[in-house]
Amino acid sequence: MKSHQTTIIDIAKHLSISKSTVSRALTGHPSVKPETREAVLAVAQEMDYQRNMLSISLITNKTKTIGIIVPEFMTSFFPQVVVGAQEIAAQKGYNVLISQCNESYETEVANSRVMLANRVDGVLVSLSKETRNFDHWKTFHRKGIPIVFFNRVCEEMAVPKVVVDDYDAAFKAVEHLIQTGKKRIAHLAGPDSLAISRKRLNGYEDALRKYNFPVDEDLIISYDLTLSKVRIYIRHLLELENPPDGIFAINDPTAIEAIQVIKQHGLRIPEDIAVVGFSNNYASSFIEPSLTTISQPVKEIGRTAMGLLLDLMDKETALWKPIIKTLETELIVRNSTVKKIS
Amino acid sequence: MKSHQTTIIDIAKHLSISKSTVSRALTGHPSVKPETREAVLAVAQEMDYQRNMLSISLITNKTKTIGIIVPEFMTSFFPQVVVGAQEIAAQKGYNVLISQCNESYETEVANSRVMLANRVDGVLVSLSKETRNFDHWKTFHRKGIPIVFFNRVCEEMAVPKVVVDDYDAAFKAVEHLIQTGKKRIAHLAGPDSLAISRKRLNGYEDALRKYNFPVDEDLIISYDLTLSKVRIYIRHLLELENPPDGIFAINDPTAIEAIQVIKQHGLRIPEDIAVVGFSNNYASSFIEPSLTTISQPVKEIGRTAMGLLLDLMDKETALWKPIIKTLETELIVRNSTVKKIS
DNA sequence: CTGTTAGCGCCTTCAT
DNA sequence: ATGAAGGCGCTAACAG
Repeated sequence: MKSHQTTIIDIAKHLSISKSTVSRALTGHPSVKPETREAVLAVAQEMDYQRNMLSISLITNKTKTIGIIVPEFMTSFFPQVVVGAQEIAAQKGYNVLISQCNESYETEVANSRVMLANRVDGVLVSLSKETRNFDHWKTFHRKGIPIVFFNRVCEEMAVPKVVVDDYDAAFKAVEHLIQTGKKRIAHLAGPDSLAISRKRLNGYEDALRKYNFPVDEDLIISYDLTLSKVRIYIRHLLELENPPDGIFAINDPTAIEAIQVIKQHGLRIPEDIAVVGFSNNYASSFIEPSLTTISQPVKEIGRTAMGLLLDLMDKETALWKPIIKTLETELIVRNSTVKKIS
Repeated sequence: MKSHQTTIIDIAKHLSISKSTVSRALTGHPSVKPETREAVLAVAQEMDYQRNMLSISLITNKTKTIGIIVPEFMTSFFPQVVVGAQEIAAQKGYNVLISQCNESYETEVANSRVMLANRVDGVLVSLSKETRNFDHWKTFHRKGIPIVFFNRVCEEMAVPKVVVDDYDAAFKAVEHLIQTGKKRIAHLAGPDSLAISRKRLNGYEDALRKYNFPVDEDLIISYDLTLSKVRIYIRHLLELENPPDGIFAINDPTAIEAIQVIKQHGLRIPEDIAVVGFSNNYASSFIEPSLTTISQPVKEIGRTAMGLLLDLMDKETALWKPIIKTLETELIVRNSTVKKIS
């Protein structure tokens, strides 16, 4: 199969004029006789001509393409971020090369190489849960390709980042549980590799401390976000001699799983045990009971990150500032902590 | 900002040998002295060299990139299809250029031009709800760029497609409602522009006919998939003189909205009115009551579509066969039609 | 085994 | 206002 895309040469031949003139006409160069221009444009349209961005990119050393690397596409979070990012990119005439790495470090590295080989003008990155080595991203920095992290950021790189205040949000979530009268609050934490896990854990601990509650290691379970394991952990927690009466989960899918398991155990939510999630996923308002959670401005994260990235690209490498934008979160109180009279 | 990506010339200079030798070493050509190759490879690694795919694409007239155009990223359906498609593409060394058009025809056309300009080797397409003109896709066909439709296919183009048997699935769904004793079954249909809407509607009608139920136009509401409108339609249906006791919704988000509204009206599900959706979205098993729906093999749709596309690309244009792959669906019975004793 | 040359499609000087 | 020539980074064909 050979694709016969129309080229400038085809148009030039068709009109018996030089390629340069065609090129000028197509790019809107002023020094082209109006009738020539119109003739060229007409033929171009007729022949379905599309500029070959490859050759242009080769010349300009710019592809007008931004790479976006995210860890997964299972939950609605990352697709929504991408939508926001794409929106801003499109406004500025940029395309987007998306890849999700299934939470695999190997794949993340491989995908980053693909981005490099395809000469993206910049990258938007959220790390996989396995990523502990950042050399592949440092390479971008070294090559002068701007990089902006969001959500799952790399703390040891001084580049722009878009985050929410995970510490504060977790603090609010746990404080809310305390204020509803819960005394023993467990935390299903994320993997230690992710900064967001650590920050949310800190928020959890500090909220307990503020109210003079002990930080009980038995009630803190770090896990690798493999949802199927939630069942085991919840069961374990419920069978403790002194089981928790509240759970703060690292994210909504975890919380939703937890709710399922708790219900199967015949316990009442929130009376026996209350649950709070993080991120306000699509499903969270529908489950029974509806999930109290922290909402993040998902699309806005995408928009902000892309905005920062495009700003960066206008500037000299030396002027890149590692700005950190922190977006607002909000505690959404639903039935999994406070039963509405409804 | 200038990105200083290493080139073959840099390596050649560094080693004082010719570019062609470097190129050969890098591409694994056999006729290179092993020590030369190793030297090249070592320097390449050291200098973070990545082959510039742009120039290679320019020469080979292949970009090793597949475009994927989907109508939206709000529901989990399309992101999941993309995951499946990407999986197969990656296996064969292809990248993926994704764009979602927010259900806008204009954006779909614009995005298709971007794909053309970026010389994708093929495209995977699911149409926006507004698309009624297919010229932009016919252009691909004419230029010899293979195209495979999935889910929301273009019926008037003879190209490969991946679908489920929407007619049969809708039939099963409605038959199920009938078998649970429902007598007046309404259908919240999709826009007429989409073939899937029409097929599901046909399945609905034929199921009614099979059981000698009248097809009542008052109970069929076609809408444009704007979720916020569901409230109005459901309210309208419930206030009919002779309201329905069952609803078959075009998709799960619609069904979930419907359930919310019905509950707010104080009606019992499924006793007063039963609801069936379509697609088995992530949220559907969590809502209260859980949603009876048709499950589609989402990732498999993506895998199959990408598989077909890659097959196409190995063949001469003349040999392209408009294969239509129909994947299996399954009726998932949950509490919105049959209350479990639980 | 290695070096030289031409050219992919386009844009950008330079020349006319 | 137009044409001709050079080059972006790389590979392939053609010499040595």
